[in-house]
Amino acid sequence: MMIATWNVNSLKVRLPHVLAWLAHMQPDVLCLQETKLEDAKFPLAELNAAGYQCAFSGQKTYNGVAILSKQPLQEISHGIPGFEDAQKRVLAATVNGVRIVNVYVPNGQSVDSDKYQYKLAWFKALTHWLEMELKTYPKLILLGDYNVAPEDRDVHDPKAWEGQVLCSEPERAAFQALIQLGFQDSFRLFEQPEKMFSWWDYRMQAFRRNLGLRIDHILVSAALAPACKAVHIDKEARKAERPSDHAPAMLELETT
DNA sequence: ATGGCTTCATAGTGAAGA
Repeated sequence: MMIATWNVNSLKVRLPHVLAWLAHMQPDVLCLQETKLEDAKFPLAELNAAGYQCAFSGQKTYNGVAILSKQPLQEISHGIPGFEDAQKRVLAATVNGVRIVNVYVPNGQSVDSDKYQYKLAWFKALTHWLEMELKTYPKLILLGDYNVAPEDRDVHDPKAWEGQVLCSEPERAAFQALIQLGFQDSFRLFEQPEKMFSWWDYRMQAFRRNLGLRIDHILVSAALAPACKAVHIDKEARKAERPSDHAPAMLELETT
């Protein structure tokens, strides 16, 4: 079973990329972030025709998440219970007995911004919720755009990024608080190439120069960790015409 | 260099992303 995540930075612009990627990779599940589409404008017919069922929670201009699955999506839930938020950033569903939680973590903008405080509060609410969710769903995958580079090796220039948003200690602590619930960063369960990132700025020819960060992650619960067979970031997708600034990350899971 | 690109909502530019 292959489960993937991809911040597409507008599903309207990126629908051809997504359809091509689905046809090529044939993932069982693909979680999308930053669809930037109201639900009425979600390209359901095209994705159904490609063989995928869809759950989606979107809004105009910003945010928006979706889960695409070859197998039926069950127990679909929106948002973080008890955390009032107009921003559509969380969508969960059960597929083949595995709980999938798709997240688009707030960016934070800068460490002195109100949005940074919102980001930390959001992380806290997410962590509290997942602590309970894990009891209900021991087999849980938490994946998406975390907007956090967990360690210096996830940053092309740790000195330049030290203390900056996406790399600051409170953000890294928030990421570790999730890990402390019993999750593993599946990417690090396997040997990986040096300087492998999942996002590169559109500016400064950052992708060509590999000036990136690894901020898109697939966390797996303890019960699922032994079933992980491989994790890969598909840099090829970043080379397309009019690409998203993020590359997809994918997990191969052994299912019985 | 507080920029650089890209998208969206707009019909000028400005916000936001990361």
